[in-house]
Amino acid sequence: MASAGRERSLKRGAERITLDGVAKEAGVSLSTVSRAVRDEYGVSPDVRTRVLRAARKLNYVPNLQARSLALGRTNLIGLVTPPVTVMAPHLTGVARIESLIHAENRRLIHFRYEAGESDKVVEIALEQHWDGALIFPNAPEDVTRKLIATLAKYGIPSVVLSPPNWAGLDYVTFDRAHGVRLILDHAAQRGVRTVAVMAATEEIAVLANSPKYCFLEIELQRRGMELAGLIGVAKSVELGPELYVAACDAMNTPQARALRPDLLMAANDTMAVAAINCLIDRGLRVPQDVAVTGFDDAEWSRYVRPSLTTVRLAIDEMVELGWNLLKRRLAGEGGEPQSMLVLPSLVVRQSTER
Amino acid sequence: MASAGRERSLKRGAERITLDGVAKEAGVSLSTVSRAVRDEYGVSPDVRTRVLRAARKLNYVPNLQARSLALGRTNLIGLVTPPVTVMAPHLTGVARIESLIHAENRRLIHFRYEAGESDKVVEIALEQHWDGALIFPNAPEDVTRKLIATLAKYGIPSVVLSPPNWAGLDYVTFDRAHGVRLILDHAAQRGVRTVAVMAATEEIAVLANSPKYCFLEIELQRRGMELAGLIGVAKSVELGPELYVAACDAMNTPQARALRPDLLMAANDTMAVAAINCLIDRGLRVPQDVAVTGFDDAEWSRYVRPSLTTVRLAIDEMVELGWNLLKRRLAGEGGEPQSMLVLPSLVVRQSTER
DNA sequence: ATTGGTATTGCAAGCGCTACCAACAAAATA
DNA sequence: TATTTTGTTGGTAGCGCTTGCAATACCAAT
Repeated sequence: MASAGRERSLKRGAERITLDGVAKEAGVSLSTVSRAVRDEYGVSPDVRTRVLRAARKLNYVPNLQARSLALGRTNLIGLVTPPVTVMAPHLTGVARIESLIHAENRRLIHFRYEAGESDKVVEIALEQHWDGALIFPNAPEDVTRKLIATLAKYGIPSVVLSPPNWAGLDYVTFDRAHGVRLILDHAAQRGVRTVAVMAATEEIAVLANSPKYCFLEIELQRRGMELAGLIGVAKSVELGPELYVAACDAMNTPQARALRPDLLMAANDTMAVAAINCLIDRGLRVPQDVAVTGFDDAEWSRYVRPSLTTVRLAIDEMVELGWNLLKRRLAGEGGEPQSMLVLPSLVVRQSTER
Repeated sequence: MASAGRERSLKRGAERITLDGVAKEAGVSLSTVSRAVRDEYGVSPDVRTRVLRAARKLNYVPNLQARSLALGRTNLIGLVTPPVTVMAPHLTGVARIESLIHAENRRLIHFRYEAGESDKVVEIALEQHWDGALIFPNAPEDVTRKLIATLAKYGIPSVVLSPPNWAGLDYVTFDRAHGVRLILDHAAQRGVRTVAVMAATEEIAVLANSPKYCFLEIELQRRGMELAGLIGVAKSVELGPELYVAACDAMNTPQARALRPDLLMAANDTMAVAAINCLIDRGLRVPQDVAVTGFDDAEWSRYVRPSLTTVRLAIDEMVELGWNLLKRRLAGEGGEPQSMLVLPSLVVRQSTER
């Protein structure tokens, strides 16, 4: 007896109720139950209520794997992103995707991939049979394009979120240029004349001979400002403490120390706060001597002193647009790739109060 | 012709290769392929290589839904957590779980649930047939216990992460008391005599007549310190800007303003930084007049000025222990519920430099 | 009474996979 | 050589579900 009890407790849990169980309970056929629980057309009202009552009584929960197998669709949406640190400012947006997707009775699979792991993304998407994917890219354009093409080959549509302009793909991103314009407008009002820019060295290198640079020059000129200099930070993408340190290093180079702009415009909040702290350590006053702006509106940008004037990216909105786009593809809608730009907004705080 | 092409492009993607396809290509039976790709014992070397070559050639990817259905196991592990904001300090730990789980050829399903949604957790766990769950609770003890019991009833073992002591469950948490001791030791060295405590009002209320309070009193006495007062913050759990504001409000009550402790010990970093900023606004120097400590070691705790002395929770370690525990249950190991305590460490920064 | 709908229900195939069992060949033992 | 053993392979049932098709029942119309 004791050993029987033992075996029983080792068993992997209670019987799971299946359609068949409900069918027996309700005294109808299995397929009728199937139709009833999905409330499909073609089940008489009394049978339906009988079935549903039985299902509730037995705590029936459908087996999604089996359903997927039969259906050839999984209702799974893959969310593909870089690792957490990079995503920090995007997290609320991610949460939003999740609830939107749940509201449509689909499920979200969030997969974080390191820069080199694009193949793994494909593997997981295929083995789990995602119906579609939302992708925050973590790789150069060509790699990501190949990723998306591969998914498409297997009938998995995807929407790219937050890249620069990638023509030919469904994507939605925010208008960074607009963010810069907002900063410069605000600065102009405050009497700023000279502007230094702080960004990843790679960005800076590209900047020097690209349309972006022209854009910046033009925007400055238009407001009667001039570029005081560029500060390159040796570490890119990854936000977080390492970037902070790198930004401090960048601030302490002789070239950077020689700069005394009215405004230091940093490419993200982490660099901005590093700049602020370095400037203050150097005996300068922020914002009186140098104003500083960030980009992202991180949670803590209001905790630091002076609190940070920054550009808030409308990630929630972006994500929602992306999901709508994807839904249309899931519904089988064809047509040209679409792209959308979301406008960011300026959050004015202490670091530009002058 | 054109219409045929149209139809083709509307089709939901390329044929997916199945075991059958590989079998035909390799000229063996379907079951042999099945064994070969899972490299099970009992396939001759040459056949195996032939099969694997064919599989590679055709880009075969197994269909996990089908496998799960046949196997009765899914290799899915559910990670159940509160929404993002609450989880902010835990995020690196979450990322770590993910890679650990992937390393074992299992997949992670991260489900965030609001406080009232425990039923939804069960529903998803059952319909996706999770093999096990890691749970950061987002509900009172009784509710969470019921959740876990329900899962257990269906054979889904779970491990709770980071609750207070919940006897009778598998759990791993950090030793908060030890964190407090670390702070007090450090403070004692710096000549602190009076200590104020800042925490959620509910916490405070409980504190007043609980063993915790005794603990605090004893630890203070042992170091020749005394309690200067308690500061209750009207908002609990959720980290983030709202908590920051609530903490500022708490700092500005007459009772709080009347306090002038040597050390203000806050229950988390958000409250701590609020306290620092309020104290400074009030003309006090931190740490010279009042030292402040946090709890969590948020990413930004080193960005604020003065940077924050705080307790780093060893979430990575905790998560790893929790996963190991769960693995043993997944392997069918029975036995008494186990619990483990992880020791946090002190990160000394400017806010206690006196 | 016969026919032809229409609405509801049941049957059974099959989604891709695993695992049991039988079939067979090759090698080892008697 | 006969017999067992061992190792490798193929056949097939069935995991829980959906769905086309056939079967039935019911009603109205001829």
